[in-house]
Amino acid sequence: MRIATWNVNSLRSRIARVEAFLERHDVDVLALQETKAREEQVPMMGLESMGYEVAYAGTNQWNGVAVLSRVGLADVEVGFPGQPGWGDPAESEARAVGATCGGVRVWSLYVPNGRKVDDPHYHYKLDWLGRLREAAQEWRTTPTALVGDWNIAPTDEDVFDPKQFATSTHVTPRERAAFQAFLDDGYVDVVRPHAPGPEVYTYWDYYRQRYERNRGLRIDFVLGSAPFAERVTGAFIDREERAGQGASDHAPVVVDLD
DNA sequence: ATGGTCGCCGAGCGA
Repeated sequence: MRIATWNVNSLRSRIARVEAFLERHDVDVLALQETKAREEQVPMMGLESMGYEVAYAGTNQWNGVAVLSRVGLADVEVGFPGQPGWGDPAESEARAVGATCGGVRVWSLYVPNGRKVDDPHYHYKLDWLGRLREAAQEWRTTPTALVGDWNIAPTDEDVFDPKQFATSTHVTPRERAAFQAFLDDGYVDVVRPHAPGPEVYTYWDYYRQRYERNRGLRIDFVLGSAPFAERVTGAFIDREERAGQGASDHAPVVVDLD
């Protein structure tokens, strides 16, 4: 089974690229972030006719998450207990949708950006991650993948120019500690062994030709529980998907299970 | 330190 995650930065504007990506890599399950669409807009995009069921949460604003699956999709859950937006598919703060696909629990996550250090949104980000961690501790004994845009670069190796980010979000000790807490709980970054750094990124800003100069960040991750991680046979970042006109600012990340 | 580019909609705002 092949699972992927991708911050598409608008599903409607990217739908042709999404379809091409699903076919190119024969993807079974795709977690999407920043879909920027309302749930009622999803059926118009033709994903069902390609054989994918869709679990969706979000609005047409700046977030929105989805799980596409062609290997079955069950037990859909919007958000997690204790989180704003829990249970409401049209809630812009949902930021998480979980579904069981082919026996694996896949959570598509769009971790809050944080905006600026010490901004209320920064503290909300840390709180949100703390609540996710509590929920995720309950899922550790089952095949579970926490996938998506974490908006955290866990190490300096994951930042094209750490000096430039010295006063920015995504790299602060508190954010990195929040990420590390999932690893401490037994979740594993299953992609890094197959795509080691340095200078291996998943996101490049649109301006200043950041992609062409490979000045990016690694902020999109697949964290697997032990029962998930032990089934991983390979992984890669589809860096080429970021190239050319009409690309998202994030590249997809792909993981293979036995 | 600022500005650069996208996508939401049809002005700014968020990333």
